[in-house]
Amino acid sequence: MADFLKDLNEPQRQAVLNTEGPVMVIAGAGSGKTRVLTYRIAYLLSKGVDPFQVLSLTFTNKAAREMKERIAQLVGASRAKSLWMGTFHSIFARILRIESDKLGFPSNFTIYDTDDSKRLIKAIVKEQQLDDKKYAPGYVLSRISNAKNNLISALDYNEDAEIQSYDIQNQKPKTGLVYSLYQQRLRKASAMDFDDLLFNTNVLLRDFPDVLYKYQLKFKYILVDEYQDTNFSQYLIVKKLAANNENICVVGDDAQSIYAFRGANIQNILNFKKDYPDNKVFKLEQNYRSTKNIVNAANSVIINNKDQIQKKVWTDNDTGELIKIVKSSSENEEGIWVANNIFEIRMNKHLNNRDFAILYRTNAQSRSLEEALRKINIPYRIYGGVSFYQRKEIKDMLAYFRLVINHNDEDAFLRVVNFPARGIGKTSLDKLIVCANDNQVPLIEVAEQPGNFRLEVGNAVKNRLQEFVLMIKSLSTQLNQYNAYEMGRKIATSSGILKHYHASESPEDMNRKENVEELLNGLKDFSEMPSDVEGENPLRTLDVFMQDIALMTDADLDKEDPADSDKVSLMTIHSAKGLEFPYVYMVGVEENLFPSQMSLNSRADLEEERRLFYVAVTRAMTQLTVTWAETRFKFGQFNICEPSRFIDELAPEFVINTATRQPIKKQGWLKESFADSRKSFSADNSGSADQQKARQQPEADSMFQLVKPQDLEPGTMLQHQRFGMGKVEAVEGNGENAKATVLFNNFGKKQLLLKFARLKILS
DNA sequence: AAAGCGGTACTTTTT
DNA sequence: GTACCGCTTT
Repeated sequence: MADFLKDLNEPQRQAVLNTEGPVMVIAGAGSGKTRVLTYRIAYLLSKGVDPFQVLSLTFTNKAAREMKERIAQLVGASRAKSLWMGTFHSIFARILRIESDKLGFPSNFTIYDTDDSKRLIKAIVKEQQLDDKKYAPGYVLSRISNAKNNLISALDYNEDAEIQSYDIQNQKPKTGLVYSLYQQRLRKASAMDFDDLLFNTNVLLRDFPDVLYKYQLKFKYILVDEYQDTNFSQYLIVKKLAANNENICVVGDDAQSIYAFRGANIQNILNFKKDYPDNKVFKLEQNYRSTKNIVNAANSVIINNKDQIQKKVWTDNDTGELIKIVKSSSENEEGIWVANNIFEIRMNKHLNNRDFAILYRTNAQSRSLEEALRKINIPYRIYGGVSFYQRKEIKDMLAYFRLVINHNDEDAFLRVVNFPARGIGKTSLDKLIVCANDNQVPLIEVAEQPGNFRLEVGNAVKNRLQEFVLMIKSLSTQLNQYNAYEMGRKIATSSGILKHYHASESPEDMNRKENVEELLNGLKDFSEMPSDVEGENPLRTLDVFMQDIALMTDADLDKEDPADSDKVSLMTIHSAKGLEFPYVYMVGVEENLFPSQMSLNSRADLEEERRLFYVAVTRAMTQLTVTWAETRFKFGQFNICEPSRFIDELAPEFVINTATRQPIKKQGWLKESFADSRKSFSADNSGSADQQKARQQPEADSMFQLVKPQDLEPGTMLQHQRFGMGKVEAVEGNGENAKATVLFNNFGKKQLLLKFARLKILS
């Protein structure tokens, strides 16, 4: 133990050893913050503190996992495992599941991600017949989210005169109504959104003193990382839990607060001294990460912010190279320059791809960079962006999982009741929704017993609804008998999703099928992993898997094969927080992009952008390159750009300006290869099976014709223009509405309206 | 009922 | 440039 204390400088050592009472650590960028946190926890454990008495809150799951690993190296895996370490959201989701009955939720409540929340809001706005432009889901959700993060309930929201007049001024007077309805629907669906996890934890700790007391006793030591990014709701949870013994240690850097847009409050750092008069404050100011030039350049920018805690970040490292500022004529050229520069430096200095990172303000900027990297065969990996878990096919699978686990999950129900298509159309669903609302019962109940609720849809639709519910319920009964993987496979099969994608040959669907398989693989890994919670059922079931899936991001899925992990990293600056790379390229550093156009209205917003810039600069260890382009496609439209004001704020003595050469020869080469790739693309396409089929169609056309319902009976073999061979399963309706259910060999079950479908009867 | 087409609106950042 | 919506076609 004493050994590793040698690795620490004086303030670091103080921050580790002062385990009793309130401690705040102000940790400048690259000052060894993670080291302090891990050593502090290891030190606590070595003093005999039980790991399950330590609560350690981090900002991302990945950070938690990495820290756990490092602690495991110091104190052994088994003890590290029992630590309560994770994000606010995942830790308190876990506690809410334990205490859910007190709040009237089932313990398997569903967690809605942003996507789910927006869908729900959209549905409510539509039902209320509000203008969906005024009440854009994103806007309404951010209002609701803001309220929740400040512990303003729907009731409070509607009664607060100030809020009401704000919404009226903005011509959105019904925002409060949508908030109320949204909460009702979440409750009805046994679901919580991200903010509810924190809001409801506050309710739990406020209304159930015995519960509060229990956790106050349990968590003898509390640590909070990235304290500058906590919002009021999180702040209050921590304050309450720590109130009994005040062994609380918060670590943060006000200069790196970049999440005010989602409610983070720097004041939490500034107020710490008031909340805990006995506090000790340690400042970590020595940067071990970056060169002098990088540290000083970062400092020269951040001094332009008014709101900050005084500190002087310095380093003993080499002076290093100057910050390079590079001007390009367009975003494409910027991409090409960056790719080429990475290639050159990597070759000259014998480095790995993983030593390089490209950081940008918005996810949309990644494309030109990807293209350029691909062109010269530099492997890269994009972090963030459209997450695996947000892809349609994955969300569909997860919706099935959710519905099987929680029958009340209406969003999941609506999402999959007719996917894959089973002949339950929009009209029928609209009736179902109205009917369920009138009777105040969950959708699934009406679907199960349409007769009892006098649902006015055709008998065929009723049967299909019942069949669907039967499938879901029979899957539910098996939940505890099989592991997550077996269950996932069963669901993928029974639902028809596997078949649906299997039948299709379109490249998108092939890709989707692969993603579904990928998800099943993930389930397999999960099922085979031993449980990390003591005393839990050794069978790793699907509902356990689902418990924090909504809280996962791609970064958490990061189980890439280390053998081919030598890749350049591409990510937003936000997701680069906490990381470091020898060579960093900050691209698209232009006015209106960085700082973002949306931030220009207020000083506070602009200061946040500046902190973001500071974060980007301080990711670099050896060299930082800042690039901007004179023109950029925004919206698919040409835009003339100017360099960002932040470039001017970099003190000139740390900076060198260059421009990209006009690579005329390269442009010619580029165009050529672009044409080439197009040619090969279309050549590929014309050879595809689809196209060949299409070409054959005109001649075959005359053989297909409209048929009368009486020409068909169950068992009739027929051929359809697009779907090929199939067998009639049922014929129903007559005249205009006559339709047939046909099971096609390659396309699965389809409903054909005989008024339209051109068929050839074979038998 | 379902697929495919064309017009429209959207882009800040994330647990 | 794309994701989504509504309209049209089968």
